[in-house]
Amino acid sequence: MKSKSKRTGGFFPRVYEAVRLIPHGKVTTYGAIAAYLGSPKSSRAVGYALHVNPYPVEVPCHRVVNRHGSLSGSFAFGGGDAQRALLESEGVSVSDDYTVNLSEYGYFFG
DNA sequence: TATTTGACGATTT
DNA sequence: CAAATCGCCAAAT
Repeated sequence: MKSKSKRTGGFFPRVYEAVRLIPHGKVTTYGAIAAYLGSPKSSRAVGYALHVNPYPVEVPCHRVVNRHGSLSGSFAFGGGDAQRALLESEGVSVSDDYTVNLSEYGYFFG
């Protein structure tokens, strides 16, 4: 044990883990994940983590949207259209503008 | 070690 | 309301 006060755990794995905690039919925001990890300002890093998302099957990035509940436009699974289909498939109503109602489907880890 | 990039957030113009 | 700008963070090169 190297009792080093430095968390070498890694930021990305935590993001993937948090995203996996999102239940079906719900969505969360980058900022919520960042805050859950302990850094509410690392929302960019969270988005970057999902951008490089090496395991799209284990990390349902389609359940992660920006603070307005709107889709990011990009998607590691196929495209924005695919995301809307996936969310609706889980019971999430997506607007024509690729936006979801966070007041209805927003999940904030608690 | 420094530079670049990026699926964000909030504020200002 | 839309576009532009600043600020913040982490990883890759």
